[in-house]
Amino acid sequence: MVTLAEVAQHAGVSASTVSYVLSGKRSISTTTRQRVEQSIRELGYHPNAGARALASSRSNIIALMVPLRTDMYVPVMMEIAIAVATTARAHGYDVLLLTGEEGPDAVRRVTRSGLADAMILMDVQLDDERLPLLRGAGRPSVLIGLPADTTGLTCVDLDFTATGALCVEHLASLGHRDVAVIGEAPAVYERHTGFAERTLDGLRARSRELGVRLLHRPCEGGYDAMAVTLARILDERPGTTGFVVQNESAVEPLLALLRQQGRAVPEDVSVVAVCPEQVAVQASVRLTSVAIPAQEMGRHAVERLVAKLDGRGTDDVVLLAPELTVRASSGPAPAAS
Amino acid sequence: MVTLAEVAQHAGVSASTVSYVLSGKRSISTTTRQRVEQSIRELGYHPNAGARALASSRSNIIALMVPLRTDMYVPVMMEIAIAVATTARAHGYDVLLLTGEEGPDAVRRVTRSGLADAMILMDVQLDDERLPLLRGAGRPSVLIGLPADTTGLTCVDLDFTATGALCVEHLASLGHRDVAVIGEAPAVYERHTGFAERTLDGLRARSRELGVRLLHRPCEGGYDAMAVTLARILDERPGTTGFVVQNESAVEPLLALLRQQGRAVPEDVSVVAVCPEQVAVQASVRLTSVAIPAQEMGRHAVERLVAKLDGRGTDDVVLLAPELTVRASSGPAPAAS
DNA sequence: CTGAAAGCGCTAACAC
DNA sequence: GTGTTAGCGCTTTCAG
Repeated sequence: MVTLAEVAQHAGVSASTVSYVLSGKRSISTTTRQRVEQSIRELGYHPNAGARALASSRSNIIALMVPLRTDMYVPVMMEIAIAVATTARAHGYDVLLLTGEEGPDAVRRVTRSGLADAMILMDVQLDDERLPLLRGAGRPSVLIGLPADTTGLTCVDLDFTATGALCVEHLASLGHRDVAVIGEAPAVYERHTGFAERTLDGLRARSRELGVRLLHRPCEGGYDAMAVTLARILDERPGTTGFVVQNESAVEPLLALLRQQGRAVPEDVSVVAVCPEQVAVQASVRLTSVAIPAQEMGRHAVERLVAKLDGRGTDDVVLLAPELTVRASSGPAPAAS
Repeated sequence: MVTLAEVAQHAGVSASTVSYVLSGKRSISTTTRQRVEQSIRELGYHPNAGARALASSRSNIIALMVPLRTDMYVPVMMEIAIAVATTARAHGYDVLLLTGEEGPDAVRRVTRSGLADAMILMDVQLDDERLPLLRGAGRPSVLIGLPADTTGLTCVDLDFTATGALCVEHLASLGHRDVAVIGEAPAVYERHTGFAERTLDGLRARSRELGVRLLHRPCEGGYDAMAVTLARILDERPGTTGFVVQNESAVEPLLALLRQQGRAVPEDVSVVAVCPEQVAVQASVRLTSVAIPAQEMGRHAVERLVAKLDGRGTDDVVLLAPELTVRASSGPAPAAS
């Protein structure tokens, strides 16, 4: 194993000089720097992570806690995770992958042991048991998601309330007056993950303002569940011409069922989805949708964290503005029959 | 921050005693152990990761390198990653998440810096540029996937050759004589990721033995691509009654198109998929399938790695035996017309 | 069964 | 602009 001391010797300088060349924390003459860099390259030197962490009390590691449970849409989580890892590397940090399994203990373990300098939490519950620990951890953290009480916390999330509003606005502007919301699985609401409720809030408030009748039904994914849900909706509100879907695994079943019933999209009914771009584009009907900006969320989270670690940055909530892209699944409401 | 020294003082013993209580590397009297454990709990002590790594030259971290690219089926990767993280924790290891972005450099960086004790690589190419580095790294590693040359490497993967064979066997036993294979996107074959080719090898060899006519067509995901591919297949081999699909994003489009053309599944045509259980179960027709055992692969990989780190364990290739589950998408071939 | 003490490789004062 | 050196908190001989 190549050590800093060996590099120093090879370059004919002292250990501290090598250290400072690496950190740039004091000015080094060009010639010295080049000799040192040359030695580093020749010897294939990489600073020892443990020693560095011990001496500087900074591990240059960011912990990312992902939910163990996979009833959230997995590709989104993965996309966020990859964006986090990539952005972190760009700032000189590595990423430690923690699953929700350990629960709050993981927070304690990681912060107390100095394994990570900071953490990012995904899938935050409204009343998350990890939050008190974070506030008292003495280490920066960023939540992806929005808990009920955000005091002392930094959060990044899509503005789901605005997202809901945007969806009805779009449908209303096309003349739809009866809109049904295909929600997440009941379990998601029971967990109080927040985002589902917030979308609903946005949908409801805007519907009221615009005079749209709104019907909300949670829905497990899959064909069978969707069939039941759709039947109930059309039974209760036969005049429904607009659908808002916030459950990726219900999207394709819904489209198939509508087709099967002879309801053309978008001629007879319009569908707006809240989902990742990829899902919207690959669906059997290209979907008008509000994208879930997974990459952006991951990137944002890391950047705020790095800012905090550098002593800049503040505690606050960043809600990314939703963007609705019109595709082939939405159109003017059919003339009332 | 609570240190080992503080624990020692609190318990009225020496630092080394505390250390040995923690590691169990020498016998401690029950009373001493209990006093120490009590102090640890009272003070909320967690050993400093950096110091421990420095002193023991073991970080207790396993690096997991996931592909940056996401044209592989993402949920499978995520499932593997989570299984890796969970299993690793059960053995006292944490997981460092590396993306393919850095490429071979990441291998060098992580091993040379002692950041991780070992690595797991996903999405291995047949001729992967990271392999030479791994062989000379002096640190254990496990590949999930199978490169061309496995000497000096440990690999875990599904036995895709056997998987291919199993699929034709099933269809042949039901009387199907003309089978079409909907393959992965052309890019996957061009990258030589191995698994796609191996499935094909298995399919071909077994088809020959069983007198099944096989037609293979790569296919991008999505409805449009699938429509084109299906048309070509049926044009070329109108008598096709069996389909093997190895591209999750082609599954649903295929089913929809067959339905649309009035070909009933499984009465007119049978479909066998190579895909995660979840996809098979949630499809519009419950699919007869060979599952991709993501969890098992992740768990296996970690366990082999831990064995190596403990000085047990050898270099070898573990191919998990495929299991075909019969569901609603396959049935007897229709009588020849 | 327990203690004392020498590092592990690096950072960051403190000197010059 | 560079060198010297005292730790960082832990593991692990070496003693007893």
